[in-house]
Amino acid sequence: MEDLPAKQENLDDPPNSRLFAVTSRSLTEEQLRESFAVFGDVQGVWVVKDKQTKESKGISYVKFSKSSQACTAMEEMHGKVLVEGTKPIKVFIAQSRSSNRHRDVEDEELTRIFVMIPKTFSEEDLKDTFKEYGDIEYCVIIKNKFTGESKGLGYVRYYKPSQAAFAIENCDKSYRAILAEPRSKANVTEEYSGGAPRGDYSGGGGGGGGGEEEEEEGGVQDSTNQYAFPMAPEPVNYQQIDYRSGDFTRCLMVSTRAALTQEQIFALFDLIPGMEYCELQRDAYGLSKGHALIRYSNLGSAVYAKDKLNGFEFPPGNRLGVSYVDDGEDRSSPVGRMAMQFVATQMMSSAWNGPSNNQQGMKPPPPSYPPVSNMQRIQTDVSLPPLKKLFPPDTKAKERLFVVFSPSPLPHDVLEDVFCRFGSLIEVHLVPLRKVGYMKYADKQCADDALAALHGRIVNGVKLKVMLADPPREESHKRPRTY
DNA sequence: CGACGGGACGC
DNA sequence: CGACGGGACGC
Repeated sequence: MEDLPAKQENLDDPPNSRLFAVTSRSLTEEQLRESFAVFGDVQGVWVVKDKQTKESKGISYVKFSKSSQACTAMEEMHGKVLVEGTKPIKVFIAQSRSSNRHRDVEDEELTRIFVMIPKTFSEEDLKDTFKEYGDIEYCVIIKNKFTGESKGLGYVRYYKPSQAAFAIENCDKSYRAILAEPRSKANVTEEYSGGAPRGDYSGGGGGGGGGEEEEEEGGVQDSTNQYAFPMAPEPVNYQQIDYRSGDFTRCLMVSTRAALTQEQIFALFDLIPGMEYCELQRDAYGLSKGHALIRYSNLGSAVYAKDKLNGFEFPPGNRLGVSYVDDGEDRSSPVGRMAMQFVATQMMSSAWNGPSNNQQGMKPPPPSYPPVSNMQRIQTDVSLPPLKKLFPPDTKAKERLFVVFSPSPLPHDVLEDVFCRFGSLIEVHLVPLRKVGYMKYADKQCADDALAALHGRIVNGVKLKVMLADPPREESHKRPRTY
């Protein structure tokens, strides 16, 4: 594209982050950029021109850094008249460059996600988990037809592509959310054959199968594009900042299906101190498009506002979706990092055990205490330390314990309750249909403590053998390891 | 004794 | 109708 510096840019990365626009031939790259920049980080704009005459062919491409930005821009800009007297523009997600299809990419292909979920999840649980990213048309869990038991896989259909993109980008990585393939039975997956790098539909933006978005050589040094800088991937072995993979910013976007007024949205977000900008997005007729942009003077307010208002019902029955919007700030500075760390630490307390949207109260975040709910659930001959918080699921494990249960395995939640108490527990993994499990710890000493305290002990009538786990089997070549 | 990171929908 | 250019990392 016109302002992309010399770097590898043949693939659409992340997938579905590039727009294809049909416009008046008079529309310039500058006009396009100006119109689309409000929706996110525009990495490039390119108006296709005739080789000889150099005249525009009325076709353009706009590359965003995120699929959600591209989708939002598409939803907002499709059908708009950018210059008085010219035809309304058409905007679609661009076909991947490797694709030969000439059909438009339809919303149908962009609004349904495919996720991996605990087998215990009901469709209600699924909906509750993913409603924070947008209005859900329906949720389905894939079940065994005979036994009715969940296969641990589900589909979530949103109304808008941007909502699906937000879900993929921001939901917990453990859900492995990707765009669902359309329902057609002929599943032509020739993209996986050979060594084809990254098919456009194989991953979804950053959340799915692709692993972390680590910085790539070349992309970071580009001083003409300050937005291209992802959060510095520091090796943090505790309390990972970015537990939901979205960057924190001072800017928020709220989406609503019900028509809200500027005043209503202002009043709502003004409940959190520090709001310095609030604007409802309107169409050419001054009608609300169901989106508003809000900016706070500081990161903490924005994070808190997102935490509290995302999924908030206003008016009752209408759930608001609140997401971060890239504000182009340099978050690589030490100060910025510290601010985020601080804020993230405060958020952790509400983030651990389930959704954090408590509908009551706009008070500042309370200090974090471990959950104290189920006191008498554990019967054991061990004197257990108090509960401690889990570490984020994507924390690097420094030690794993291998646990054998006799005569039968303990439930997942009981194990979490017991094994978290020595600190730094990342996750409990029970091997299906077996009487063994793994406990991932971020800190070796914590794991050793747990081993020492629990080996040979009896919990709820189940005897535990606890030992250090053998190193994991070699990863498949499907997915590069993040660490 | 007891070993593990995976993915698809009855229209 | 409306689908893909220009330029070339360099330690």
